[in-house]
Amino acid sequence: MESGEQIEIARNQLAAFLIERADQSECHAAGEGLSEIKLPERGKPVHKTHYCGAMNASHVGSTVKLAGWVGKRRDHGGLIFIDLRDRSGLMQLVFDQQLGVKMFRDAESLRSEYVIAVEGEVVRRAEDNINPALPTGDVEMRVARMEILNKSKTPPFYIEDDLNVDENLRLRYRFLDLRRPEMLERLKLRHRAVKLVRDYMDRFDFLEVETPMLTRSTPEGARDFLVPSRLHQGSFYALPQSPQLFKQLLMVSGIERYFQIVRCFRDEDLRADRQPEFTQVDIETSFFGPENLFALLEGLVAKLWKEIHNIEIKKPFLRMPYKEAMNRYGSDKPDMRFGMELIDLGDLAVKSSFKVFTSALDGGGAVKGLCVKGGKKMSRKELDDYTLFARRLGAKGLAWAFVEDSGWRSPISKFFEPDLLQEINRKMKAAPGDLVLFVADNWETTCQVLGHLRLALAPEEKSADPHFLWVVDFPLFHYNENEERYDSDHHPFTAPRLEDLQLLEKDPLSVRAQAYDLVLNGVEIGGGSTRIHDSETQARIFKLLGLTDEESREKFGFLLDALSFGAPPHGGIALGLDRMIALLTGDESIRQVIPFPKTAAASCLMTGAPASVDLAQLDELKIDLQPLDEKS
RNA sequence: GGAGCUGUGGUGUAGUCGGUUAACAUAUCGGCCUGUCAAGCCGAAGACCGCGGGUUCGAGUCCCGUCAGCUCCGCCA
Repeated sequence: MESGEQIEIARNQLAAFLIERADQSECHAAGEGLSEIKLPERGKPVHKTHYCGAMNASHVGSTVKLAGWVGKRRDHGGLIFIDLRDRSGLMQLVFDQQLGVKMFRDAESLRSEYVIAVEGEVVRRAEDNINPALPTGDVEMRVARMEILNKSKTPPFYIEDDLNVDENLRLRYRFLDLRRPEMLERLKLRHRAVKLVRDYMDRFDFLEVETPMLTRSTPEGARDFLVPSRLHQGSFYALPQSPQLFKQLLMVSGIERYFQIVRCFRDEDLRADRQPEFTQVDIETSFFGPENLFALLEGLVAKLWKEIHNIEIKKPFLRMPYKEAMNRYGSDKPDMRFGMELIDLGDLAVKSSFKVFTSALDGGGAVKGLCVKGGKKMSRKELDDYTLFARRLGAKGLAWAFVEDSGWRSPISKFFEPDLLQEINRKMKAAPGDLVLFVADNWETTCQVLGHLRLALAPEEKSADPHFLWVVDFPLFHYNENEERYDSDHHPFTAPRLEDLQLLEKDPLSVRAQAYDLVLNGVEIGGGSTRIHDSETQARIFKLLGLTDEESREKFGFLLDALSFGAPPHGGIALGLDRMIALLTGDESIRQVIPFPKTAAASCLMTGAPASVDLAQLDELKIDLQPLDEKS
């Protein structure tokens, strides 16, 4: 492919292109703008001596080689302009008939996304030809030589930013989608963030240790992805939902400070912020304590936001108990960028004659309200839609009232004495022109439904600053109605708060866990806990979760074993890297920051995964397929 | 498992109350063109309207089913 002539040119210019590694700082920023081409010792440039995006006035007069993809082409007949694109950016090439007839004919044949290498002089553009929109807009290359390294079919969509194309197509041709500069920027930003995490953790003596991808399935939690074993027919590995047990075992091993940037797998339905495989920044510590862990994490995310967005984050972060978060925001991951808190109306609603309210309260439930400022412009249709929305979320209904000077315009106003009505208005800080919404149900449903309504009706202008907080004091268990047993709220290795330990068997639901979530702008970006580090407490928890001694020994024997050999007090956290990156890039979906994501139906449109396999493969594993469900 | 939205030349869209040649932009192909950078001008080709069925004299349009993508609920320790 490469002509001898080109090799010659490369040799002649070699000296100028070798990079000096010696003075490179520890932090080479591949995610930053690219300047000079760096090569290993004895390296020779192939096809290019410079990056397109790095060309500027300082190169004027020198002859350089560039290589990349043909972007926009502007053919004026005797003069052709080509935007040449590589990882670093764009550079305008000028093909002039007078600089060679053959080459010019080749240039006329160039089409979008052809791969070319060019050589020529960098010249300053005439004053009125400068393109201020382009970093390289002061200069252009007068092409003296060109080689077409590869042709390209016409791409199925434009390789440009801000494109509006079916996600189907983007995912099927993800390799082209990633050619778009904005997607490249996402990959670069992710690289920088990951590197920053590694450097930061290293500075605090954390050791990055790898844990198995082929491990054993454990009960509880998400569905496992299973991997059949050939050597042990009928047995299966599971891909890790997280390295939870391994990192605890590493604490028993005496690692003391562990972290890992690690892929995790959960076979559950997808969302904009959930993929079947995703990446965690996994952290575990011994002899460290939650306070140090909070400080460590706050320092880490503050550094991320500082380095990437130059935003100073105030520390320490706000801490809020789970109960309070639910009561005030109707969510265990409250978005604190705006107020609009839920107001508890139990004390006032009880004085009304509205059965829906009073019977909810009689039944031990709650009545809460939400004030929508300026909500009077809402149409009846919209109110019906929100009522439907509330019903879908589990509420029996949605009560509403337009606040007016004379009282409420509402189907339920007749159940409230004028004084009571004013009291409610006062408590909700509702003024004429506002809309107030009420939900009456059990405590959890009431909070959750209003929490969703709060987000749906959130004001346009939210605070621009990132709002971090720790949500703490989660319950240790919740009751699983379907299975009629208690389930761990976090995971079964979470330590109860010591003062709640005596309630463990008496009143499990009131036991608080030493667990915490890190929340940013309404998104849970991490969660962790102090772990149980003695085998007796661990065994008590397993029993409460309905595991028999035999079961827990079979499934978790190695953990109980490890905890009985001098396990240090330990705890940790896992951060959702994809979510964090998506927040840094401002993307709604983590698909944008995952190079090769799955669709909502968990398939890969590019590779066609998942796919059927050869019968021979199944035979080897001694796996028979049952008749498939109808739809397949 | 459930709900909602979307699906029309390669791409992005329009298509009225069901009415017969499915429109526009852009990309593509051909021609012209020496300073463009969303280049311009002229011309050509390109769709059986996601798929299947139904209603109707007649369906891109209405109905049912289905597939795909997206969003949400359930689920996700």
